[in-house]
Amino acid sequence: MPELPEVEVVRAGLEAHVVGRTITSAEVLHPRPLRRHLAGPDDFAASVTGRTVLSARRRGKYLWLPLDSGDAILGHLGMSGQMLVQPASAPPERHLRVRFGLSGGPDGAHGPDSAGLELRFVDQRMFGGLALSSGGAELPPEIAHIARDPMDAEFDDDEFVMRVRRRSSGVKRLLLDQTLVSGVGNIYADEALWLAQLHGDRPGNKLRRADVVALLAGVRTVMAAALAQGGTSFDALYVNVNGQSGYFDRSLEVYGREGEACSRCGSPVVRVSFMNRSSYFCPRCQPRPRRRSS
DNA sequence: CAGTCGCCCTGCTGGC
DNA sequence: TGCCAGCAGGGCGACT
Repeated sequence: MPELPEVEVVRAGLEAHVVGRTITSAEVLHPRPLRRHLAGPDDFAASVTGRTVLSARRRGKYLWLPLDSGDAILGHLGMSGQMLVQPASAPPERHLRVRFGLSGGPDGAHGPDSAGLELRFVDQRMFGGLALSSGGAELPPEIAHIARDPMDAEFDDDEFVMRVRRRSSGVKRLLLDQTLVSGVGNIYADEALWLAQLHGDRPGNKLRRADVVALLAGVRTVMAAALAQGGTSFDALYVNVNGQSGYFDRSLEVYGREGEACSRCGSPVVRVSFMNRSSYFCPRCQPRPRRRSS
């Protein structure tokens, strides 16, 4: 369930606790999360061992750790992935998939556990995964097609508006298209559409420019609120995002609220099936398009 | 090329 | 009580 704000919390945690350390060992406990590393788990482990982590970066929902070899560890949390920094002595998590031994670090010799820390990739459902991106320190070629996110200073608003207005797909589908804008998932898409008072089935090429601008503002509002809350949920050694940021439940206007009153007009929130998932919206504030594009 | 659909995974929940 | 269908869903391969 992690969307951009949750992934950003993980990135910040990695920056604080992993950057500057050297990987002394790597152990892959389940092959599935390494499926994108075609050379296999053993090659992955051998390639990262002995390398130092230079930084922690993110594009959309992808994370990568540039290494001093010029390569990078590329990761995606999928639905249920977590990155944990734990003492090596901590008992293995139930869904522990990959563990990295760490040494050194920003604390130098002062960190009490700096020689006994591990970075752990834990993922119950294994939609996520890790891979070594060859030469991918600056931007892994595997994710070159992923757009910037709307909180990125270099995100191009005008280009986004133009591209959306050239597409005939429903605007919710476009919001979830990571090549147009990254970091938006099913939950925040519904929330942003509610804020902009747009139905997700409205074709992009039938929207006014002002509609798309309002939608982009809605995305930023939702993400900023989630970032503000998620940013407080980690501080110590423990980097953990489990789909819970504190933002969930408390602040969602429509997602997961079928039958509850819309806070703006009082109409009951409606749930419909969408791409084998769910969409939630207010039928009065977000009226369906009059004619479906066909 | 744009658009759409189905699959990958595990665990929890609800209905019978 | 036990079993199974349904649901959660990001991203990508395959198809039209």
